[in-house]
Amino acid sequence: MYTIQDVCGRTGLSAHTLRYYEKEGLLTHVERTRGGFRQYSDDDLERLGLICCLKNTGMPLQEIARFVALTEEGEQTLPERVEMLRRHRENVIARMAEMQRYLDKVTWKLDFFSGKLRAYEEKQAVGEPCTK
Amino acid sequence: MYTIQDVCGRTGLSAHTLRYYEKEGLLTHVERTRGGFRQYSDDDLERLGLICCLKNTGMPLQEIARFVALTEEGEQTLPERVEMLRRHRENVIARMAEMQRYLDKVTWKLDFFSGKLRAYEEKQAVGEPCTK
DNA sequence: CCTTGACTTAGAGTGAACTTTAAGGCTTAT
DNA sequence: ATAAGCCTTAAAGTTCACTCTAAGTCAAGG
Repeated sequence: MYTIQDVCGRTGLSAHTLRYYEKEGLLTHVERTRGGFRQYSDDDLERLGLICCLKNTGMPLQEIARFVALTEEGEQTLPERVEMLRRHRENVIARMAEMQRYLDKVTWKLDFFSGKLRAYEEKQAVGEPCTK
Repeated sequence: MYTIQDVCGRTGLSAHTLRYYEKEGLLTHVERTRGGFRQYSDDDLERLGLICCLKNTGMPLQEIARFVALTEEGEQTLPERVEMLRRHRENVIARMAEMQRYLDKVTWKLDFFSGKLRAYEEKQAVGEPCTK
């Protein structure tokens, strides 16, 4: 069992964010002490791992909440859940390919500006030779 | 020369967004007709191309505006501009690598759920054989 | 025992990037 | 010449994903 601070340490999420995720239906049914403090289990950490994976690949929190809700409805939602993951995976792959294309353009621009910079530095060197 | 609508068609940005970008210092000094209508040049489209590249690889609009402002200050800002692009490029590469790791996890989870789904479907098939 | 500090909730505030609204001006086709 | 449908600005509203505040509860150390 882990305190909210333990989970913060392991995930890099703030306590505020963990409570927020719970309120939004992402990480549901976290156990409490009699005092009402959250007590996270290994299973909670496992679930949080998937949530972060989905979030960090750009799935909106609402959609993650939908996935979690389906999970709680039981096996009969497996087809929909698999379809969600499959579609999400395709989206991520497409976005990464797009990103790569944009990155290539940035690289090209960078090379272009680097060339201009070298030319500029040479000009400066000629204009001010051996001043030091 | 292009009207704002022409540019919308070419970039997929809305007229609202183009005006917003101008106000925020991203695409500056766009020509106007006497009536005050924007008239975009090929150079404007070129500049907009770089802006979209940077935006679509996750550079905040503020930072793009900073880059544009430096460009307008002239050659002496070349070192800073090259440094900005270089750092941005490194960030994008790092984010893409991270994304790939998360994607691998999603793929793994998807395979896991697909397995569960097949098992579930078989169970259903056995429970309800040849009902059609 | 009492203070310090971590925990609780509900709800307001933040920042990024738009997006829409309001109120009105120009251009083009008929 | 007049209506449709562009265009203008300033400013308010929206969505997302937090992030912070206020007001109060709980637990462990000195």
